[in-house]
Amino acid sequence: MSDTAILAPVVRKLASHSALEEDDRRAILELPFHTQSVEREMYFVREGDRTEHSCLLLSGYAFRQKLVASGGRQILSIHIPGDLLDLQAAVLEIADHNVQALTRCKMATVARSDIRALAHKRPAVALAMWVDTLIDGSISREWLLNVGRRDAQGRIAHLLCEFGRRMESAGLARADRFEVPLSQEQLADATGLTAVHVNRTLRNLDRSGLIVRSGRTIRITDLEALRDIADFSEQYLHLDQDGDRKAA
Amino acid sequence: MSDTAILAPVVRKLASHSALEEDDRRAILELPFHTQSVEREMYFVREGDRTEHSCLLLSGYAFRQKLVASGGRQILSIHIPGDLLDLQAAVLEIADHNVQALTRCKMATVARSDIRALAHKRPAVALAMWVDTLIDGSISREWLLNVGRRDAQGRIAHLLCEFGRRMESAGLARADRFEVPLSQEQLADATGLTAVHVNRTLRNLDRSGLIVRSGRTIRITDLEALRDIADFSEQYLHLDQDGDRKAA
DNA sequence: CGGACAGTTGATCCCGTTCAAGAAACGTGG
DNA sequence: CCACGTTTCTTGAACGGGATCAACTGTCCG
Repeated sequence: MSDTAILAPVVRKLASHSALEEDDRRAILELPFHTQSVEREMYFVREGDRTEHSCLLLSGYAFRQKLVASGGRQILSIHIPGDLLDLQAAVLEIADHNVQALTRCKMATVARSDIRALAHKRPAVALAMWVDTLIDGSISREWLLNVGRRDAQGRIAHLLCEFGRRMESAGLARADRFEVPLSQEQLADATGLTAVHVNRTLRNLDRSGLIVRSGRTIRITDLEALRDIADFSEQYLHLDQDGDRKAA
Repeated sequence: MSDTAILAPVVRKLASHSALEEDDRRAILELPFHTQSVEREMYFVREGDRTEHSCLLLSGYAFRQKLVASGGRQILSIHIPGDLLDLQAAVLEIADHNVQALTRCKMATVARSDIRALAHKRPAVALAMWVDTLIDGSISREWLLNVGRRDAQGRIAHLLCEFGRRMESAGLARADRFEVPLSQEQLADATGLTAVHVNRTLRNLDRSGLIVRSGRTIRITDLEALRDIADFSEQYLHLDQDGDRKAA
């Protein structure tokens, strides 16, 4: 029982945006898996690796990342507990980016072949995983817009708004108060800025009264105003897909 | 016969990276569709639209795009004939970006419900479409790296390398000689630069002997060298997935 | 107590932007 | 086939947002 409940977050996540019947849910919970602890900074996956398993983040935070020959690093996404990390490993042969632990993490890993078999046997689950991938892509595109076309203040503000909203949606925090599990250097790598400039930008947001910081905990004083300067509209997160509500 | 051949490019595209049996191929070809011509600059899809159909680009070029409140535009991807444009419309409820014709286009549209039914009935096709989505995501992430962490020269060079390689892979041009269907302003919007700076950067690439331009036709004189300064590695395009070769 | 790392701040520099204007290319209609 | 308006390309000059370099401060932890 305790064993079969470990993959419950996968069901929760997929069911949050896709309709799943009882049989589908059971099939997911019955997937063979291993749990694993990973230390801060450790790699889950390296670019170029032959993929063998996908993983689910049970606790802690992680991120995806790519490096440029000249040494630069671009953080591509941030993952919170419950996220299906690297679902693509089930389908693509070679990893095209690095996946790394942001903090100490617990995760469950499922073999590539088991996921493929499940997708083959249960079309609704396959569809749900496809939806998850599409939402992931939507977030990547919003990040591309963020880095390509917003100024430093907008980029940082947008990242904060998104992180808060996702934490809220996962039931892990309020949208206007949370701890950001990233150093300023990591924030810089996520926004295409430098650590120094991130520091100044955060200071400016603080001084203009939009946020209050203590350590890495952020309180957003005026969420409306911050979303405004961030040009944040949550549509791209697709939080309101035809999941549980409609399935009921 | 002539009618059923119109969707052949879909089969070609999906089979290029995924194994499809004869029945799968036939099921795709038998999808109900409409063909449509679209003028330059016209919108296929607008952000916020309720999705109704996906489309396949039969001829011409298109791009996906998002706008920022302050007026900026970020081009998210460029599509060439044979690309499955907006496959996500089959699955997500609301469009999260705009899709626009770059040149006059011909396309085939397939109803959302028909694609879902096909995915449900033929798991291998569902998997193939999922793979297509994943590759799309991989390209987005590379673009994010491009815009976030490369300088102007690297960005333009990378875009040229990618476009050439994709054209070659689709059998539409050589990797070192092709016409770019984008104005300099559009190149700017794809790379997070300004049109003026794109102009100067192209001039520099030309003057340093890496490329030769005539109109919008680019000849890459030293592909090796250009890929070097672009930090281009084609792995992220996943051109060598387990497609036709392995299926045979 | 000391060593490492994250955060902070100042001074200076530079890549890419902005503004402006002229030159080419392109379609369109007479 | 040419005249003409429009869009795209091109180039110069000046500016500025963010980068870079460097030093200092806090803070966590062994």
